[in-house]
Amino acid sequence: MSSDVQDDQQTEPGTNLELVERLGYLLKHAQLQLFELTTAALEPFGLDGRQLAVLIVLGSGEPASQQDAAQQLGIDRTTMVAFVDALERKGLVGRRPHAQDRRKNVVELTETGRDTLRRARKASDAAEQRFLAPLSAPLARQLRQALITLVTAR
Amino acid sequence: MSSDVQDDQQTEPGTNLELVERLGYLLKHAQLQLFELTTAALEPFGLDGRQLAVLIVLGSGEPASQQDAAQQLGIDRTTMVAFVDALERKGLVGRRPHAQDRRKNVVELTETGRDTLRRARKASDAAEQRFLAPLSAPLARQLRQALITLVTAR
DNA sequence: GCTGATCGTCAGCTCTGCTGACGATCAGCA
DNA sequence: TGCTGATCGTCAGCAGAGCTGACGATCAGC
Repeated sequence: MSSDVQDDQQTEPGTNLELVERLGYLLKHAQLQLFELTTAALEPFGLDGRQLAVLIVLGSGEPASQQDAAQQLGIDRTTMVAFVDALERKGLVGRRPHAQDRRKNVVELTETGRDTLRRARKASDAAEQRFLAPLSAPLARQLRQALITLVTAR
Repeated sequence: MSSDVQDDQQTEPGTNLELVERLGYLLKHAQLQLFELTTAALEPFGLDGRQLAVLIVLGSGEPASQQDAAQQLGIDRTTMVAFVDALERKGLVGRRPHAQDRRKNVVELTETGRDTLRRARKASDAAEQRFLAPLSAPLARQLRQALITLVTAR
């Protein structure tokens, strides 16, 4: 995505009063803005936000199979294949067969992967901070908490 | 966090503590959940959330050209063509050439369009309420306000 | 040692939206 | 008036994300 958003045409947030209060519009455009900030912040690491999310899952807790990780991310196992392929190509993760169940691949972070994860997460956190900058610290905290409540409620 | 594994399909938003606190994940899954509720609520009208958004823009203020409306929605004029096509096919909007500038199409709601808009918006509002149900009314209001601040800040 | 289920993989599809090009039209300028 | 460049709507084609369905390899139960 080219971030050359200067002044002109599409992707202009437009200021329709009615539209701008709809949750769907708000969530979509909030996500879009955060996505741009995050993408820029992660660019030096050759990652995007989704790849970072995969790294986070793989780097937390014990080693997981591809399907385990996919489930945690809410994506499909066929999608996970491409993610692991990409991260493996970058030398950030490695596949090895599961000792007890050889149908499974255990995916683990490499040394480089662990280091990249640490630094990329830092950069991504900073991007979140910039995104939340228009809000006071307490309001930002409330926003995150409200979203957690909604997402984990179902 | 006590939801254990009782799923039967993929796309289960697993409960990775670290991941679940990231804004990107939260916004994505919040949007996803609202999208499902909204889609179900609008299904009786043969609309989806994006088409409703187009109707809202077209129904507010004076008649707009396709490009005007697209700009307000933050989408591209080539994308708008398909939206107007679909809505026109359903008899909800009509195109007519602009009187002063015949390069433009003025897109207006039909009588049916206005009626459908009113009822669909009501259904969509109800879906938003259901989505926000896990939050207290003041918290829900704060959430919406915080998102408005973020989205309109830039 | 069979049978059926599970995991990773791949091909192919859908959905959404964009880019690039085109004709029609407008505005400016001589 | 005629020419030139920009703008609007349209269409074809492309790209990214993710899914479905099928396949071989492997496992678990009988």
